[in-house]
Amino acid sequence: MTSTDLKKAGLKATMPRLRVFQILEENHKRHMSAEDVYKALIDSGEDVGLATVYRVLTQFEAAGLIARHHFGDGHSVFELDHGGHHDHILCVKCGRVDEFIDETIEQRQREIARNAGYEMTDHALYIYGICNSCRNK
Amino acid sequence: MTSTDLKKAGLKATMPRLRVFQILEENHKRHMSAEDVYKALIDSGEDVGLATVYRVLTQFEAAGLIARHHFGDGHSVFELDHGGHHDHILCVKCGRVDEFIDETIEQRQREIARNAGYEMTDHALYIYGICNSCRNK
DNA sequence: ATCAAAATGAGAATCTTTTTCATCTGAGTT
DNA sequence: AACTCAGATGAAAAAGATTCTCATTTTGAT
Ligand SMILES: [Mn+2]
Ligand SMILES: [Mn+2]
Ligand SMILES: [Zn+2]
Ligand SMILES: [Zn+2]
Repeated sequence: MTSTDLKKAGLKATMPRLRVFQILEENHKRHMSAEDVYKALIDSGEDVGLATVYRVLTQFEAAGLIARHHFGDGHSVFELDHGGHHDHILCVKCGRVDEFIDETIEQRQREIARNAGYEMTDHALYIYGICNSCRNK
Repeated sequence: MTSTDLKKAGLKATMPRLRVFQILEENHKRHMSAEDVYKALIDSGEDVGLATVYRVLTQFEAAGLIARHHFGDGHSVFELDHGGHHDHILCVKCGRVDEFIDETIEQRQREIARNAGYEMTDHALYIYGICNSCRNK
């Protein structure tokens, strides 16, 4: 992420924007909440406001730089849009998150949308379960 | 829904519980938020607290009487568990909601969970798009 | 009718996210 | 390098959904 990339997205290259993007790149966690990003920023000695983190994440999402997900625990999580679309499988015990993409499902979804008269814009699929390690203890 | 049904679920047969269930049965909207249910109750002349509506809906969910969904606009919606599991397709313009069930997808999900080492407990699939009538105007 | 346990209503509290607003900064212009 | 100002920021307040607290009421069994 460079100043030029931000300008391309119509955003000024400001310190908070560069740093938020860096934090996501550093991959502390693959999926980070706004609070996670904020804390990482503070820990790194940066002086940003939480409101700015929310604003910047929303702008990055609008610009297609990151994806937002709702894992079901009441807050949004974000991840760099590396590798494009995929879905998630979550452990309800330990919070572990795995990713997958299934072309059969992707295609059926398109068909279902078409049959229902919709022009599909997006979709979200979450599988919840108990992961291997949680099951064996 | 009778007092007996509630007792079977380990819940005392109270007025708020009976009335909340009735509201859902009356099918004002197929998918109602806690606030929706609360307003319907007030309109019907009942004197209940919003906190009680939230409590009762959560208890009904735990008892398997109703299902809770997260359509993505920041609040939970509930529906009677008639007909069992199904998924949803939503219009991002007008809020219209359609329902569907696809055995191919259901089966692929089970396989994905198994391959990832998870014992699946639940899943949620939301397709977002623009409905026919919103597209033609 | 009596009584303990469970449930309720009102309002406070919590949690996440957004808004407001005075101040500051990025990046063209002189 | 100084000048300008639209756009960006931080702090705090506000908003919106949901949960918690607690004094009071109701239920269901005796
Ligand atoms: Mn992911
Ligand atoms: Mn439904
Ligand atoms: Zn686990
Ligand atoms: Zn529509």
